[in-house]
Amino acid sequence: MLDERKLAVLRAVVEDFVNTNEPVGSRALADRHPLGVSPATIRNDMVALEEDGYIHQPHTSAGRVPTDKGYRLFVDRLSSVKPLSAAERRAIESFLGGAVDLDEIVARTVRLLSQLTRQVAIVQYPSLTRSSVQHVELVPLGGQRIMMVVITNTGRVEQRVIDGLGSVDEKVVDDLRTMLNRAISGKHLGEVPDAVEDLPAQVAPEDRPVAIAVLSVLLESLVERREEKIVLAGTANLAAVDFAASLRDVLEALEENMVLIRLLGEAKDPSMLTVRIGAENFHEGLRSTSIVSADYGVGNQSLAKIGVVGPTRMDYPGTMGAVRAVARYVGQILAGQ
Amino acid sequence: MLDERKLAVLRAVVEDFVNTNEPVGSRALADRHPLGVSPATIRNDMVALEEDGYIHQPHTSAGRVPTDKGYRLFVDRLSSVKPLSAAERRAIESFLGGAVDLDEIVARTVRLLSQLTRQVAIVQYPSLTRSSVQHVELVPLGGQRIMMVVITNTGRVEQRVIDGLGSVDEKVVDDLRTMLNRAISGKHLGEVPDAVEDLPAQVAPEDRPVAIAVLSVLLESLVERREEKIVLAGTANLAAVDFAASLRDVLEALEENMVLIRLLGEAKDPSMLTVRIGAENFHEGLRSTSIVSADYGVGNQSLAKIGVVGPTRMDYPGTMGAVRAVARYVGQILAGQ
DNA sequence: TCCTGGCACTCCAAGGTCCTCAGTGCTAAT
DNA sequence: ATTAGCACTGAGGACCTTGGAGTGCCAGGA
Repeated sequence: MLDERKLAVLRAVVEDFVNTNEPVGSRALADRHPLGVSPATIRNDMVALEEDGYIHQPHTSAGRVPTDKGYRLFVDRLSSVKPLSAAERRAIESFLGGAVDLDEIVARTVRLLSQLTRQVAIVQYPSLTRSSVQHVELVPLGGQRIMMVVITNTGRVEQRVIDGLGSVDEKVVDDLRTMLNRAISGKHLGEVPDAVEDLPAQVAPEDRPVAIAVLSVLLESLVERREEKIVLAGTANLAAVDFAASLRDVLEALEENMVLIRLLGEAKDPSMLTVRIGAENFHEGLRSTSIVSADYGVGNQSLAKIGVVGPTRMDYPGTMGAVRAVARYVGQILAGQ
Repeated sequence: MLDERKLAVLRAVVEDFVNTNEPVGSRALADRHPLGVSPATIRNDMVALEEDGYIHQPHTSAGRVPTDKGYRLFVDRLSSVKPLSAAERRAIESFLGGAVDLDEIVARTVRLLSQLTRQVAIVQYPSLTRSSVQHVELVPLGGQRIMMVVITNTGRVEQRVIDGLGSVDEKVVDDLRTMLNRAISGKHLGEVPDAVEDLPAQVAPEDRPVAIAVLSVLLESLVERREEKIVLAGTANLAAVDFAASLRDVLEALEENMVLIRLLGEAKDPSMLTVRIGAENFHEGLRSTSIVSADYGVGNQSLAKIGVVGPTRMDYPGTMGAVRAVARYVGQILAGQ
């Protein structure tokens, strides 16, 4: 069905269209690519490619444009990830190296990725799963509230306010803090639920409601919200593109964190690059965009994802190279911390 | 120079132009506003207004459009802040009420403000100045690094990694932590520098470099970075507007946190609404936008600012009402925490 | 002195027509 | 199977026309 030359034609169509953003015709193709055949032959191949749905003609007398299916084939079989230049790698290293804390690592990573790809970059905060509890702090906020701060050994800080208690004695909070830290500091997050199970029993009965409230918020904060935080950069790059869907829809989709989280989460193959093209994205507003994402983490353990959102008409090899490289460097930096 | 009627004409021009986004002519004005004079008279007034630079004619046979100077006069003398409806106030209250921690208060505030105004909202994290230190935590990160976490009584958490030490004994860190907390917990941030001044002297000479490194990072984190954090929402609303400057420039400006911070910081009159119109903004990309900002805080003390960015052609009374109301509510919520 | 109706004038924007040209599909020849 | 040649198609740019909104100005009236 698709012989070698037809694939070469498809590849050429994709590459030229990505470069020029204009439908590409048979003559231009024959000129710019060493296909070794005449435009007429290319036309025949194009007809075949169009019948199979890989390319599409906006109107009769126009050139061809790749379809989502065409990009998909291109990504899967016709291209390879393009490694970064040495200069780019050095730039990454020095740019990420200067970060002082987790917030700054994430902030720099997302800006870096958006600049490398000239597109919108997304970085998810490292998940908590692998970390262990370094310290739990309970702070009476006056009145009837307590603030809880959990610090993990990966440098992540979770804070929550516990409310709806009766008035709480400061002494009780102190005891609870001591008890909690004895029970869970050093423990992996996964072990926390077991480790705190019998704590309420050790508390004086009248203080038990407080203890239970604190514990439930603790568990909730560790389990439920671990992947909520996401950072964006480079939305200005969208302005240069003209989308089939309106720019507004794309921006709206990007503002919904839950959408982004699901998007990144959908990566099929852990620890590999994932590319979702156009209509493969479930979200309406992102039907005319592609997303390239990757896991990052320390060692073999994936902590979270990073990704790039751009028009389906994007430089896939280059973008994939940048995403992969940045993911690796962030992993290294996190490991070094 | 500018009699009562001319001002009324200017007000009408601004209001109509904001509504329709089209240059407004003398007839339309006479029809829609009870000015009690004929279009010809209005025309004469318009000529005067144009000579004084308050309105401007895109081309000979078009209506008039307010200039930045015209908007300025409108805001200063011709309009009053429009209070929110009861329904809107209830919505604010219930929306902000559900927040569990500082991050969420800020996140909800910014989303709320962008929805109320249908524009881009900016919220700055509460400044640290007024808070006091609740607790300082030092966490050995293995190797030669220490993580420091400062928790304030307003629920803000600052974390920094201290690096470039020799290898550090865990015992030393423990001692330092105890000492630090004894010295500064409960102290206002402003008092911290004094309170830690003589700490190094109390440490064994061989540990002094570590102590000094920790203290310098502590002071730096409290002083220098206090106003860096900013959150945005509603950028999708920009897509609906057509700017004189390109949308890209606006988005780029909005991504530079330092620009936004300076922008909010420029508010003249503390604890009041500030409006900066068009070219009054120093930043190139924001020459065709206006910014409405306000302080928020607890009691009389301002903690930080919130604001809205939109086209100069914006509904000033409504936007100002929303910004003011949200600022007040956030203050209340923070006071309640 | 200020306001108003009338009028000639200006110029944008929308619609229509024409033309160019890139690119096609098809056919016949190699 | 490939290629040259050719007639055909349709988008988009250049050009023109026209309608209409809006103006500035003037002369007459309160």
